Amino acid sequence: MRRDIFQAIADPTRRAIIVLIALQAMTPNAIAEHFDTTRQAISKHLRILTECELVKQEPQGREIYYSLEIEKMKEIEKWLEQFKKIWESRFNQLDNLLTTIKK
Amino acid sequence: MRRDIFQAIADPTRRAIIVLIALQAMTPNAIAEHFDTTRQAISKHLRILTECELVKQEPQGREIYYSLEIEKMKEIEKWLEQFKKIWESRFNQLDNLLTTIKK
DNA sequence: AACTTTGGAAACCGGTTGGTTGCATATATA
DNA sequence: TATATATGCAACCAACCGGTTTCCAAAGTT
Repeated sequence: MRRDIFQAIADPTRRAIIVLIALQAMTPNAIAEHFDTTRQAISKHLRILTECELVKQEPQGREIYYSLEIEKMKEIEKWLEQFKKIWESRFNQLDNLLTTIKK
Repeated sequence: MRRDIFQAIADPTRRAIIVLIALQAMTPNAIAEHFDTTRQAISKHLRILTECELVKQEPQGREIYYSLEIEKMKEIEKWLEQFKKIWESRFNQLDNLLTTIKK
């Protein structure tokens, strides 16, 4: 039951759902139409995405609109930052090397 | 057996390994010392990381040094970019709104 | 009130995962 | 050459995952 965002985006169907609802909220049925699977399977994916707060629900009559919690996506970005520092510094090292050779 | 980078980083132990070897190459034994698990378990994680080319090996005598393929990490960054556009544009929308209110 | 639509929950199933234990191989070292 | 060290691989196992089928509840529609 331990959900975290990295486990949530590990599944390709869930990543596709995230992309799908990033720009506009959608109902489970509407989402399921985009995949070759049952509505119930999509419902399970939505539950996992909801559990780790990547997705929020907005009930509207008997329909429920799901949309992306875009702020939560920044957690991935945050984890990546430590590596960005490394690859940027490697660029700098390469840059320094090239400057030295030039001289 | 289909490995992809998102599945690779889904496991917390593997994420910790990635961080550990990001700055300096390490042998499986040295890596295993940092975790409360067997060397063989770490070996399996390293195999998965190697399979999806997140990690590269450098044999040196009877030891094998593992280090991070930092370029591969950019694939995650690449996938995140589509959302970065969204959260930046939301910032802009908020910005526009604030400007309008100010007027 | 009876029917339809929307969506969640439970039970089940086969495949995968992460771990352990035991073994094999290759490289040092005595 | 015999021994110790470093590592990978195979077999096994309990837990988990993603999917299906079945069922139930709530909200519209007739």
